[in-house]
Amino acid sequence: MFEHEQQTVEAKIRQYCQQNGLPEPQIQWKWIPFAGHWGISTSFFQLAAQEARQGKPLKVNQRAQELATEVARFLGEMEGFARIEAVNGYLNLYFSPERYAQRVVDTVLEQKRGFGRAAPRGERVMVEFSQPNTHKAFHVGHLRNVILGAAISNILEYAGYEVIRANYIGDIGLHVIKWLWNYMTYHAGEEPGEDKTRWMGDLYAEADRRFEEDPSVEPRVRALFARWHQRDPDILALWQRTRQWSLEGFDQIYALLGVHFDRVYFESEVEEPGIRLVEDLIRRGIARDERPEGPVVVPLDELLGTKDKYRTLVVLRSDGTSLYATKDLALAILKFQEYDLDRSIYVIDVRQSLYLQQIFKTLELMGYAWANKCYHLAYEIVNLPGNVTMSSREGTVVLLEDLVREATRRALEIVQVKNPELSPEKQQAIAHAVALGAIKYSMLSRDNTKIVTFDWESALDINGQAAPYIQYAYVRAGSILRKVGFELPASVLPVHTLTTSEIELVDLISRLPGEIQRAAAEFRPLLIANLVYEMARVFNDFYTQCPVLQAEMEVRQFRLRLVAAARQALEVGLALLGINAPEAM
RNA sequence: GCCCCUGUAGCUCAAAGGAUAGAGCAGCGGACUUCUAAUCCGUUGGUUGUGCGUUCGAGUCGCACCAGGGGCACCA
Repeated sequence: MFEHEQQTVEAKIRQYCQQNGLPEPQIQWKWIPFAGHWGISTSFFQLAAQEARQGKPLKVNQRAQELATEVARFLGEMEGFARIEAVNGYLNLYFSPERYAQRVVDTVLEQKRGFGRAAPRGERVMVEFSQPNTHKAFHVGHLRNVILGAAISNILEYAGYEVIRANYIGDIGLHVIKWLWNYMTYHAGEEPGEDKTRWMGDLYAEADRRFEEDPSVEPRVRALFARWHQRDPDILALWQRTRQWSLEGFDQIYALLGVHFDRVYFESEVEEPGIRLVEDLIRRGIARDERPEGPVVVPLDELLGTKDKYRTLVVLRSDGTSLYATKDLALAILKFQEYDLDRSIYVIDVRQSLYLQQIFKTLELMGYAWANKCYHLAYEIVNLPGNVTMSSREGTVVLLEDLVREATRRALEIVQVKNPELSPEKQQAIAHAVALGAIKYSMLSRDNTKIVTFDWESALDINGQAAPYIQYAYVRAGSILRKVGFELPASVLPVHTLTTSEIELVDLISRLPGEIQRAAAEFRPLLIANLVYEMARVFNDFYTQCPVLQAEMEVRQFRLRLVAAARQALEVGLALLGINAPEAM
């Protein structure tokens, strides 16, 4: 937001260096790190060190301070900066806060929801996430993926990319056949109730239990699998009907979470192409056919001359049936055919890192130049206390529905106390926004590489650094504006001396566009989660310290606009994380 | 055995190679006649796992070690 100012100063620093026979400086700007001070800062240690390396006898720290002092003198008075100082080798340029506060506030209010959105880059990126299995449950372990994928998609979109949100649904495989066998044998004719996914999941758990406990079940399931492969019309029809129940259940979940997809792929649609592709791999000598004794493999280390790095990828079972890899290879190609992507992102947990590297490497060996555009966005899994992995087989799962219901129930209790005058529908809507916000924020406010340990207490904790805190700041801003009917005065240059919290607030708001870029480049929603929390914290500080409606006219004019800008920035930041901002709490 | 991730306050986590390592929770003590107290203010708490190195400067980069987790041929 201050690129112009930076460039102006940068040009003058370069000019100074040239005139004084100094090396070309590498200038990096940072925000002045002192609370309540707003401006940009750079240091001269690098330049001093460069001089030292050229053989000049000098102490780097001392020289850096000398340079900073001289540059500060060279810059003299500069338009837009209240103060320029040289401290400890740093050059600090303090903004004239009033002038820039007006600019930031005006920009936000002008751009509204578009604040922070960069110009289109002309690059298309696909984000594949969620990847649920039909005929199975949807638990909290799956939730992190959806929340992360959705947030990354939003952030990339705001950063200027054209984003295609893709889902890849596991609708075939042994787990489905197990389910069908169990259904045909014990539940024929039954239909799911309201909560379709739970019902499907319960039946899967039952099927799996029978499969594990009774050895006579496996051959029967295998026989059914064979019928499926032979395209037995009865089995296909049942598969399609039951699959549809799962898909409708997923739609319920995605609606609950507020996510959507632009393209939904199915394993079943890439199985045939995948098997044909393997034949091609064998013909081209990329894959080795060890059937019938062994499977079809791509010996990556052998082909690439590496050792213990890419290992061996199995691409087809010895019985000729497909594996995940069979389908993933075909899917990758289909994605690029359909969309001519500039980037293809796979949001999948970290345990599949090697596997995905194998897929990407195989695509490269096949000669696809775009193979290096595939990127595995790895994240750590959600565990239960005691490092217990969530597994529907083990029964160690927390179902999404249960989490959301309990979180909503607790939020509703508070809403009913806080806002008894609101209609039950509105109370419910607020509770829903708060509950989902809390769940989402807790997963997005830690780095992708960190394991999330799920426990009910902290998952439902809505105090402290959590979404409700941020939502509450948004609500407070709204309740001030409501008093003036959301009518804002025209742009004003503040005439009063801005308080620390006002300056900090404007400062933080102005950082949003830059943080969106960084979050997109690093695939880290955490950066947005942190910034939006900071904004809320400083807003609450401002709220308690700075009267708005009671302030004298000029102050009030500016503060009203600042409140509106803060509210808008909070809304954008929360929206990037997939979190709704309620009007009341 | 090889590879990847993690290690920061009692707990959960932050921290563009940069200035005094910050938040929340928990603990203790305060503030509602006010624009909503789901808030705010104060306070306690650190050898950033260990060692060596690179650098003007290391929680951050490199190497070695320690501890925990994960992955490595027909699961997904």
